[in-house]
Amino acid sequence: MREARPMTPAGRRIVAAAEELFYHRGITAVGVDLIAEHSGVTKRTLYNRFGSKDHLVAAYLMERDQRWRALVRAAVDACDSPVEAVTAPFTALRTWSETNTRGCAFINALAEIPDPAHPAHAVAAAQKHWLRDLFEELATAAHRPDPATLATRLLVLHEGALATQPLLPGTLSASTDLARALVRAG
Amino acid sequence: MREARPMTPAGRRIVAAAEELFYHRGITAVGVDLIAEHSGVTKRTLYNRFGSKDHLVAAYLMERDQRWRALVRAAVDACDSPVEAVTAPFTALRTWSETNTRGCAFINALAEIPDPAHPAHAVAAAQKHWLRDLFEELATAAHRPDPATLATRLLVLHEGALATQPLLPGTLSASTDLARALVRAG
DNA sequence: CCACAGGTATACTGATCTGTGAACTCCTGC
DNA sequence: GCAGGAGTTCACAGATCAGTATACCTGTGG
Repeated sequence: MREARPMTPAGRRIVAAAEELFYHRGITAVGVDLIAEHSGVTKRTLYNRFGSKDHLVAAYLMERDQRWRALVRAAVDACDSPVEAVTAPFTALRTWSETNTRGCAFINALAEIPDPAHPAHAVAAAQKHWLRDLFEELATAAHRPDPATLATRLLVLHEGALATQPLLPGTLSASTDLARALVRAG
Repeated sequence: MREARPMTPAGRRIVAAAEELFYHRGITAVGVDLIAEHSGVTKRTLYNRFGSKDHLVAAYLMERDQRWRALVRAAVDACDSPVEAVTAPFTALRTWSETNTRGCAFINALAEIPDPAHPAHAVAAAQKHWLRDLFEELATAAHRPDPATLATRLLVLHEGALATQPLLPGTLSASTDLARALVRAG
């Protein structure tokens, strides 16, 4: 991902507007004209920065991914014990859900983008694998038996709560409780 | 939902084409012209049948819901014991996933439709509540303690597997295993 | 001094979008 | 024999879509 090149001020405003609009209204439903307007930028500038709408979508997802990972890392670091740290992503998810009530941006994006070659697919896959690997790493550090299986189970619980959140409030508590029980049981 | 009115042959072909196209390419990305063309029907007929694209989307989701419920009921009926029946939706999901590899059509639809007043929202919400209630009913019949909590936990596992399925193959097995363990532990 | 990068402003293409109007055919039930 | 529902054909409206063209302004670094 060559998107690590330094962002110009206009580029940052474009991504910020894209985050707001894509997440809340859907990717296909939001046109580049609207994003340009909301970020106070010309459409020409948008295309000079990102080249195409597809690449802007990828940049939008990467930006979200970075924010989410930082939140999870902070939650992990705030834990007192290694066992408690294993379920830290669930407490991060609670905070995250307060301001992100439209489910998982990555799953939502893939729902709109069938083409596996689209740059968004790689970003979404990387995000899920990162979380699964983090669970396994934390489970290993807490000396849980069979950390690989535990990690996959925690991921399913996590994604289940995230995906159903807009439809069924209360699933987050249920999945967090179960996750803690699983980790404690070892 | 007044959609129970008898479907004309053209109406059925339209919904069939809509299912194929909406699920695989996304709702916003598929125009009514394309659906009319794929179902060998005039756009005029489509609007005479369904009134608007929004109502066609609702009809598409209802059709899927019916097929899904029938599959689950068959899986429940095929079980030998009440305990086994509690996790029957997970075996139904395995069958379902073989031909539906793009995740949950309802969650995908809500990802594209922000407006809670859209008829699709009610259909999606009804589907999830039906499954949660079914889990609770089956858990009660199998004399599991605290069937309400168990039902919510099973639902989260189910939705987690369904949502991550396009991205992480293998989560279905993991969630099924855990679901069976939870029910057995009782 | 000037080249260059970031950005603005505006107009444009060609395609596609949802939805409507009006006139027509065909079949079935009363 | 005829009323009415189902479906067709074709034209149309008005908006929006992604992306490009051209010309211009402005600050900064060599």
